[in-house]
Amino acid sequence: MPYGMELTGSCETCTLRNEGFFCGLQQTCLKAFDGIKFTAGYPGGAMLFGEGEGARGVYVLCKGRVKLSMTSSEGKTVILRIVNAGEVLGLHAVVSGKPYQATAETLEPCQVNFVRREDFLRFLAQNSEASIHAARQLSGDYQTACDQIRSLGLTHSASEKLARFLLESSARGQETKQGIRVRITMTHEEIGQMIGASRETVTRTLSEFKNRHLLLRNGSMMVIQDRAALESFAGA
Amino acid sequence: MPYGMELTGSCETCTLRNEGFFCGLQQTCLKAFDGIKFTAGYPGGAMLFGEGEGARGVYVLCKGRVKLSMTSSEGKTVILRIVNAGEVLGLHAVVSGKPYQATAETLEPCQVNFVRREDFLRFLAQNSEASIHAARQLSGDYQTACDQIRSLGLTHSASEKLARFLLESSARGQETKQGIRVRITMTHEEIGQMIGASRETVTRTLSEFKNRHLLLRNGSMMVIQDRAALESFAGA
DNA sequence: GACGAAATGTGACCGTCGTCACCGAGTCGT
DNA sequence: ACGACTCGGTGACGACGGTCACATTTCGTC
Repeated sequence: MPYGMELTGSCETCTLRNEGFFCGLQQTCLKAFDGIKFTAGYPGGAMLFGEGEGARGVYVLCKGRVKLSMTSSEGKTVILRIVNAGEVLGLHAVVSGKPYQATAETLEPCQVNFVRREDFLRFLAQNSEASIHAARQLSGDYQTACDQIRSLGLTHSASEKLARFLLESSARGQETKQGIRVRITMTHEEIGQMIGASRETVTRTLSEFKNRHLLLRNGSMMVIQDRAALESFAGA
Repeated sequence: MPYGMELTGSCETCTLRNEGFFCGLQQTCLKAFDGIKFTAGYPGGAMLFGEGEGARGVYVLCKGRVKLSMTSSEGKTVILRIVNAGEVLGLHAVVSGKPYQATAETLEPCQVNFVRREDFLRFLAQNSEASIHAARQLSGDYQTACDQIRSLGLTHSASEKLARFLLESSARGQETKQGIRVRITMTHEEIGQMIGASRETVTRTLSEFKNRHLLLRNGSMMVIQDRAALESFAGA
């Protein structure tokens, strides 16, 4: 079994299905999708597509997480977002016919449904339900992009940006009596690439937060002790 | 005649029509659109919708230009983009059901077709052609947003960002023997808000470019003399 | 458990650009 | 023509954070 997981062949009988996008399609629509998709498994660290490549098709992420990033000619990198299972990758490029804007790289073993561009466009044209789902996905991506523009463009200090990032991450955490527990699987380097700061600044600012008793850390676990204080750091 | 222009009542017979989005729909589709839209004229400086407001509906821009911006609680502003005739505003909010992400403000007298959210969603569901157009518009918006993220996140120097901005603007200009002539209708303040720099920095950097004979200016006209040098400023 | 690689922590330095302060030029309205 | 605006231009200053350099810890692999 490659990459330690079994591939699910048909979307109709798939147990991975979650809401939020193509998985939620009706039977007939799902059947049509089943007919044009190619299911594949990838190891962690694999590149699904690279920035600037011509749009081959869309990648529907069934399982795993994928990093979407852009790189400058000098080697600097911005992480657009971490894509979770249930989302579609490469939709913009396929719809607009332009090259992929970003590079997609798996963070862990992933199951992916690939659909070729022509097949996908035909599918959209024939299934208005799918078109709406596509629009919804695009809309969500745009919202995320806007949030990032806001973060990059409207903040002065690195602490502000980091506080924002932590608060957003905390949505995935769980409440405990000490505070909100979240597992942060990203390195300081990667966090820096998300918020537009250097690795050292992330390290320093995190230490500062720890010293002020805003959070606790051991390993990749983080406990947000004082959410209110963090929010005031994030800007009124 | 309000705001010095005559409103065009029907999309079917509209002479403003240009390609790139809803205008390019087929007759039947266009007719359906005609049935649910409300045409209105706005003066310059009018606010179509504000950041954070619940999504009432979409605004199709027939004529004129609109500024899309986001503002922080401290009063700092980022301009997302300048929207030209033929594009749709508020699509993301309507599709996703979330509040408007940005504020839309007319820069000059505009003609706008408004469609209420429920009507528009029904229209999309019943016209797969329209859904595709919507997806295309969303896709374009996303691309623009990504470009801005790249500009804000991957550049160190203000000159780099400004050079990028000028090169993009030059696409709208015309070739002359002295160079590329473009009319820049934005103030330095606004340019700063687009590229993430202060007004003073924009002024200073423009002067620097002028001193280095990269460009000439008188009033709002700008002549890019040395495109190659500007490109090297914009990063390899 | 041992080793190398990657990730983290921390100090010092210094450039860029934001901020403040002010002035001149152009524009608008009455 | 006059004041009141906005816009543009310029100097001085200082903070923030990027960069370099190195120590230390953690992690994965053999």
